[in-house]
Amino acid sequence: MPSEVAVKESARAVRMSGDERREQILLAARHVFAEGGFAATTDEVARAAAISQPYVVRLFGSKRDLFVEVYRQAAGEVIEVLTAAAQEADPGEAMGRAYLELIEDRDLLRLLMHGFIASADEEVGRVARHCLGEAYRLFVASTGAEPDEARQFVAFGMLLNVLVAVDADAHRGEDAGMDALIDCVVLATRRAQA
Amino acid sequence: MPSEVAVKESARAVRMSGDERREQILLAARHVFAEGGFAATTDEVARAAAISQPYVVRLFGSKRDLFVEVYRQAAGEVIEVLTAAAQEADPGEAMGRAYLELIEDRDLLRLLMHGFIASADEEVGRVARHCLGEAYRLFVASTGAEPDEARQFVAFGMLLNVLVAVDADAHRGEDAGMDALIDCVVLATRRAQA
DNA sequence: GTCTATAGACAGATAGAC
DNA sequence: GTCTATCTGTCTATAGAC
Repeated sequence: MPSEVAVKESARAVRMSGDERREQILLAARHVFAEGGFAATTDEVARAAAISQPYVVRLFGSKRDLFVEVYRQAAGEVIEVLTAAAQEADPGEAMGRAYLELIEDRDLLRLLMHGFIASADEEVGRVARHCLGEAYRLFVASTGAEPDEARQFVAFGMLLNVLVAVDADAHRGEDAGMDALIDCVVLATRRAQA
Repeated sequence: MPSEVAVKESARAVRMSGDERREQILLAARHVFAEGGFAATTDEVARAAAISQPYVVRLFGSKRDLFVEVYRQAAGEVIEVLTAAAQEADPGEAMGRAYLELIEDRDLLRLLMHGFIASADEEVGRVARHCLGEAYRLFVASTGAEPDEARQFVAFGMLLNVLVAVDADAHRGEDAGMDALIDCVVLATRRAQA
């Protein structure tokens, strides 16, 4: 027989401060939206955060507002990390390394991708374009590289995003061309890190 | 006062053969899905094709089946065009040119992007990965280029896709970094075409 | 070949209790 | 701070008529 506390906890979420709860929901929403894009539901977010669906809406106003806040935060982190890397001794190498570390957070990257295409929403589109633009601008400004080199840096990032989005690694062996592409990309990233 | 014919046409779609109608719906659906991804509705498709929503479902079985067919067709066209280009005298240049022509069809590109991320559906994911893999494989096979060069070809394609998806060109002047990136990309494509 | 009517499911948001 | 109950709108899919 479950203890009285356990019963209470399963029916009703543990009480938190508003700020704690907001942070927790933002984290849960990042994962949920990363998987399903804007089409994911506030109910999924609520379940991931172990609270009720109306409470999610209550705290953020609307699903759209929640999505925009999650997206802003994610894009902000990317820009922040790249900005920090751009101030290191070898900015080009540091930015490459930084992006590879970012990409390990599959949720972050998939979320970014959703924003690139969910530009249906004007605000999301603005943030997405700014994030892309900053990656390019930072590379040029910090390394003094030619435009073409910076362009290749960003392009490689987009390739990595797409490979993460289509879950390429988990489907090795299904398509010869894709396998070869992954091999080449893996080699290129190893070279960059060496 | 509208003629009797006009009244009839506004209430009831012009009769077509099944094949004609299927083609027309596929075209309409390509546009609708390119805009809204899988979240777009069968009702939007129906309005775009000027027929009733249940008829769309009737002809394709389900919205998911329609989406998959639209996506297969789009990916097939891309592979077909790239394959043809790969058989020309200067395959590297021809494939670049071919992709630039493809990209002028905004619907096609946005649809592809949606598939890259709508890989939630297993079949769509498979098609998306194959399309990417083929672009890489064809480039290597036809030009004999080093893997890295082919990788850069595909990466540049992904960058173009994303720029189309975020509607970068229509938002010039809003973000300095993005403006510089667009300029650089435009120059690079001009160089490739010269 | 195409429609109207509608069933059935679900999601986002609101109201109000505790 | 958090929930339950519920309204309202929307969407896919089916049934059956023409």
